[in-house]
Amino acid sequence: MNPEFRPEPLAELRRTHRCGDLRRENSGDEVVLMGWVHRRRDLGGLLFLDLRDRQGLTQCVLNQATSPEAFAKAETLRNEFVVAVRGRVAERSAETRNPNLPTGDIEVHAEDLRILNTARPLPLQVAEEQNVEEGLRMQYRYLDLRRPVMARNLALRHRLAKATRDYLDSQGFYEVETPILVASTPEGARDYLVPSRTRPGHFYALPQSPQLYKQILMVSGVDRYFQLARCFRDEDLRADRQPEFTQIDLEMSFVGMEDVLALVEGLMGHVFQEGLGLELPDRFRRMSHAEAMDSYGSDKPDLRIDMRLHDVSGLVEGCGFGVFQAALEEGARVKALVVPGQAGASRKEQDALKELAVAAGLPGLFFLARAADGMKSSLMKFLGEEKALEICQALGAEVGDLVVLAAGPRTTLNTALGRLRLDFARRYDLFPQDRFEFLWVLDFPLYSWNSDENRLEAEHHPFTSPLPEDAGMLETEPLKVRAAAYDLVLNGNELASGSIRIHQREMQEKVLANIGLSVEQAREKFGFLLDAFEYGAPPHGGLAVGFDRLVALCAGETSIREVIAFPKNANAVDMMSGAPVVVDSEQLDVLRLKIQPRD
RNA sequence: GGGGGCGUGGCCUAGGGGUUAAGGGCGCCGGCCUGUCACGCCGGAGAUCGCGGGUUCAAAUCCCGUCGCUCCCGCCA
Repeated sequence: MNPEFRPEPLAELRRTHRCGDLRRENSGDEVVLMGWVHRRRDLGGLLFLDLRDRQGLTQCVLNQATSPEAFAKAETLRNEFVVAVRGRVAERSAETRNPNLPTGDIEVHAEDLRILNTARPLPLQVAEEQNVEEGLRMQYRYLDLRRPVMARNLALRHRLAKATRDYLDSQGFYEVETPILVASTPEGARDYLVPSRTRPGHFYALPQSPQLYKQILMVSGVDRYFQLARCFRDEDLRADRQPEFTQIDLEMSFVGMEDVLALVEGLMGHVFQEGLGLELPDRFRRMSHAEAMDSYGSDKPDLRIDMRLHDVSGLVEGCGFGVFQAALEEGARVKALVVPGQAGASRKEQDALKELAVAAGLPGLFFLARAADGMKSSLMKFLGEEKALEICQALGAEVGDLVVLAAGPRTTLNTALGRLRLDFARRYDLFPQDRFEFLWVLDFPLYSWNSDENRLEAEHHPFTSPLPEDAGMLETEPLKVRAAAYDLVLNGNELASGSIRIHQREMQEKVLANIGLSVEQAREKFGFLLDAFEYGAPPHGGLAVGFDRLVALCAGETSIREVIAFPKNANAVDMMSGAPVVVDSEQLDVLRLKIQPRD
């Protein structure tokens, strides 16, 4: 590099356009662009400079013959220097146009070049689409975010957030901020704790969601509330899970379930229209939780593929095959999946599928291939040609398809086959691209059984109202009570989750009692909410959308880290700042905290 | 808490007990080049193969441990 080089001041120079703006219509205009040196092509007396900012690239031309001073400076440029270019827009000749660039019809003939700042050689290259190790990307996130893909993701996130605010505003919602320092509550994920200085030994928690506050806002008469709310959960991470994440949190008064579903359908419609220019159906498909589990083996079915779980217990009953017989006698089921076009799967391929089945938690897997020259199966001697054909017909398996069968107790069989369904779809590349399949899953159970702690727990959360027609069973058969809860599923991802809430103290105490909270404990933990219910709480309900997931799905990214500016790594560490960090003992003293040595 | 994968110049990677093997691409440095757009051509610098230990006559390579990154299960109302 030029050791004697000093950056020049911006001074009076102001940019007139961004690097993605200029088109043929601008030909002849004098413009000033500012940005980063994306790439440089030095041909000798002629030098091309791709100038980049967050929204695009513009080719600038420096000609030694016409602008010797600017040219001389341009020869010292290196990747990611920050420069200002003043020059004239010129239409490119037909042979030199670049059809891959929105600005490819023009170029800027630079008359003046100002180097605003230099850059050291880069630890990761901004201009190359290389698979850089993620830890390095995170450490140098400011460079990573300059990459066009990341700039695009940030822009998309902004547009989706804006569309959300615009739509909810149009529907009469107030955006209200709720506290970040809140009280720890039982149930749910592990809380992040913040020690109190003024009350040593006491702690705030960071909110897992603004649930209680938004319900209180309904009691306050806010009527319709939303927030792009940051939420915190101290649990282990995944590709689609961060310790802090963002929800579109919303709540409405004087509504029933249909009102919330309709509102969210409208919201998604607007957001997809504004963000992606995509038209969504006015109404989303619906499915009961029971059907989702029985037919798709998941409470968040991916409907981009229509492979389904079929119960063939009735068809194989009495066929004499020991594994199936034994299962059916124990009250278990035999279910099947049709894998399209895989009738010819080799023995090796079948073994690979069996391995997937074992990984999914099944003891084994049986095959029935409907080949062009007849049925192929190790079960043929039990089933017989006729029965095998009957099964295929019942499942809609065509010639060329492969039927896989497995036996097991209902819920474990469903879950395992649900996983296999997705494994198969991935293996045979059955997922269509650019398809968005929304689905409402309804009629969730209010409670599920926690066998570790030997008690009921809330399937959704303990403020969810039971369906009125099931409320009578709260004391007698709580596991049969369905909740007024709804999940919005998009391509197999739980995108949003919500419910109509309880708004009466008596009902709330009853529901809490079932999960093992006494009236005293309930009062201690949620007393303010229970009290609020006694001062005129309106019926209300709402939901929360996983905003990071929404953006990731729209961006076609599989990890939400790609749509969060500064995410944490798998160990919840911010690789750029180093957080969490050790603090001075003085800081601990003020909080009256002491770190215990391990073990 | 458990399991899997990965770690080789600044970046992406090849190699997988020895015979001149640390090779390639990008980037970096120097030179040439007036229509390139992943410009091209010529030359150059840069790595004790994450760290520690072990096996061996010999370890980037095999083994154990450890650290880091990553994915999955548990967990995430």
